[in-house]
Amino acid sequence: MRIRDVAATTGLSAHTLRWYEKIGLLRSVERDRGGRRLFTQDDLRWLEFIGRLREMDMPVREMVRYAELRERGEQGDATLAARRELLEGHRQRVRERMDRLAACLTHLDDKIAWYRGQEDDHA
Amino acid sequence: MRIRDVAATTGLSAHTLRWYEKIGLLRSVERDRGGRRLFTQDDLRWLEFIGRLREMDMPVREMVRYAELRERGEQGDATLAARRELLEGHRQRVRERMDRLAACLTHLDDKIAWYRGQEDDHA
DNA sequence: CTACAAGTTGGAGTGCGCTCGAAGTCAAGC
DNA sequence: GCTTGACTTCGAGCGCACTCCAACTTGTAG
Repeated sequence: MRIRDVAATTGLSAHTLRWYEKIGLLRSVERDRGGRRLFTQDDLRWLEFIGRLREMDMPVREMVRYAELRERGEQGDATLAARRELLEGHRQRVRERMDRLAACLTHLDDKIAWYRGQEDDHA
Repeated sequence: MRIRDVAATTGLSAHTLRWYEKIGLLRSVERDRGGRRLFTQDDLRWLEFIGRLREMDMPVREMVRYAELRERGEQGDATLAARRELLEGHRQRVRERMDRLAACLTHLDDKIAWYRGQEDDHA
C-alpha cells in the first residue's frame, strides 16, 4: 500500500504518516525503487493500535517509547513486561479520567436540569 | 480575595487568572485603589464551574461564549435557552467521548491480558 | 524613609500534535 | 518524449492553552 491508501483507510493525513515515521512511531517503512513508502498490513494494524492509544490521550512520546520497546523486543521477550507496564500505567490514567468525566457530567446534568426549571417557570 | 488566594484555592496560576480575564472568561473583576484585582465568592464559584467544563475538555472559546451569554442575560432570561443548549451540546460530546474511551479501554485490557499470557508461558 | 514582596500591564515564548509550503523526483498515460 | 500528479525531503507555521518575562507601581513592615 502506498501512502495515500493508508491515509484513506486510517483517516490520518499523508503528512501525519510521514511525521509518524520521522519521530519513530512508524519504524522501518519499506520503499519502492522510486523511494516511495510501501506500507504493510502489519503497519496498518499498528496504526490502528496507536490510533486507539491516541484516542485515550496517550502522549506521542509514550507511544514512541512503546514502539522502541516493541522493536527491541522483536526477537526476544526482554521488553514484554516493560510494554505491559506501560500499557497498565496508561489504563490506570484512563480509568481516572473516566471517573472524573462521570463526576463532572453529573454536575452538568444538574445544571441543565436547573436551566429547564428556569425555562418552565417562565412558560 | 486577592489573586494569590484565588490561585491557591483553585490551583490555577495568577498568570492564568489574569489571562482568563483578558480573554473574557472572567468579567468585571473589581480592583482596589491600587489597581489590584479583588475576587468575590461568585468569581470563585464561576471558576469552579468553568474548571469542570475544562475538565470535560470544553474549548476555551466555548466557555467564553457561555460567559458572554451569562453576562448578557444578567437581568433577563433571554439567554437561558442558549446557555442550556450550549451545555447540552457539550454533554453529548462528553458522553460520546466516554463511550469511545470505554471501547478503547476494552481493547487495552485485552492487550494487557495477552501480555500476561506471554509472560506466563515463559515462567 | 527605605526595602521588599506582591501586584500591575503588554507582549513574547513554550509544548504539543499536527499541518503546510517549497523545491525537487519519479513513473504512468498520451 | 512530455505532461501530470502523486510522491519525496526539509523546515517553517499554526492553534490551543497556557506560561513567562520585563518594566513598572503599590502597600506594608522595620
